[in-house]
Amino acid sequence: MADKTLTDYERRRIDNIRRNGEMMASLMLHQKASSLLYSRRSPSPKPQSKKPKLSSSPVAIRRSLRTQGLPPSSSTPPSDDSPSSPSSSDQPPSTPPWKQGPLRISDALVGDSPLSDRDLMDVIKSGSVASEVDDLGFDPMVEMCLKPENVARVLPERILSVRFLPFGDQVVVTVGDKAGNVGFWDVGKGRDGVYVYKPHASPVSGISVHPFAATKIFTSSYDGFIRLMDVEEETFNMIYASDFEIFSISQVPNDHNSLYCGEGTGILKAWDERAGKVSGSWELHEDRINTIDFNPQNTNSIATSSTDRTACIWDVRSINKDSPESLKKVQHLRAVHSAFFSPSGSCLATTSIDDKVIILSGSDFDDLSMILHNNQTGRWLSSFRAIWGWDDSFLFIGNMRRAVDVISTSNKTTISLESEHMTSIPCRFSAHPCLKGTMACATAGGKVNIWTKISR
DNA sequence: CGCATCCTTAGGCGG
DNA sequence: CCGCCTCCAGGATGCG
Repeated sequence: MADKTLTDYERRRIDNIRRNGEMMASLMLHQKASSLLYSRRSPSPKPQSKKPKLSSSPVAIRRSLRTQGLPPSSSTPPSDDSPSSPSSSDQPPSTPPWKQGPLRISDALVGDSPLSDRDLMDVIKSGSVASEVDDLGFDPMVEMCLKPENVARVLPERILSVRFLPFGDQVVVTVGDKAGNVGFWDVGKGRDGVYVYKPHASPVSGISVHPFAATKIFTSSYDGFIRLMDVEEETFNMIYASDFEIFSISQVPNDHNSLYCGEGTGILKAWDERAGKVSGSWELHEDRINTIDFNPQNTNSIATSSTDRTACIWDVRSINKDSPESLKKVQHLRAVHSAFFSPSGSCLATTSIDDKVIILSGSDFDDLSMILHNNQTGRWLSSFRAIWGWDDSFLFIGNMRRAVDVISTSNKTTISLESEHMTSIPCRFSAHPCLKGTMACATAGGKVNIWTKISR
């Protein structure tokens, strides 16, 4: 009633200020326990005003919480958050999980998940980490289908990130949504296999699973934090805090201790987890970095895509700090939402809302080919990103007609996979790292569809 | 040029 | 079942 007298902007601004205040207060509480030094930008005078440029913002001193070696038992949350209280009123509950630094997995579990997530923990701990996929040819058009039991609403909000755990023997997918929720779906258990946690306050921009240890799952968020969900330690700890939104995350293949993220207006940061500090920082783009991808064949080579309309390939060993120069630059006409290396590492596929998918191939990525594709997702859908299948021959990308488009890289044709069970537009995709033919696509309504290989 | 403002869009949910 | 709400993406336009 009363807020009818306020404009949307005013309402949102008041809300932002209140949230920021609560955030500050709760972090101060934890400071004494964790010695986290933390400086957040003050609320902007106008909520719509752009995020501060690097130069105008105070530098925050950051400290890894995980390196403090906090035992799970010593990081007990405030005692007043008895799980029995339904807290159905709109009174703010005391210190919600996503405001806490160190955090136990069980404390981040969201109400409508199963009573215990013990089953999920056991599944993740017992899953056997993958072997390589075979190199036999595969035709998604004739070998993939969507079964009705492989569709579920996993999260309440728009999904931004989706990733399979790298198990060869069971299918578990993890997704992150706009509200900061991280969901797991143990697909074989049907809808009973859905678990939801809320470790973040803002959209979950990326999920990265350790390639040889599926019990370590990193999540990045617009809230400026990277968290590590460690199933062995049963913690969901904050390992990196930025003053800026984190838009992308990627782990260095074969390196347990190195993590890259894209934050703020075009900054690429390298995080050394063992040392608990930033080991590199480069201003690579003029706008947000939407994806970071390592070349599987040469892990010194990374590709970034940016809203500044370019995608670039860099050699991480030799980026000039003052004037970074890319090895390769793809110029689009609009924001670029992804740039991914093919499984062999010899091609790069970029996707832009200029309605083009560009493929670089050949020695030194000198050959460029282009496929026209409708990427006008608008405001309510996550932007489309063409991902590679299990070899260099095709790409998956969403289609606004509620279909999965399969782009053949050899003849540049597009064919649509459709299913009566896919009732909304698939936006974000993940190809299973070791099960050929198993592919997840996630939607703006929080649904996940798992396409699988037709069994014969 | 830097800004403010407006427009587009799909899907869940409530009445 | 229709109409309302979402609301920080990103571009276009138009202003000073």
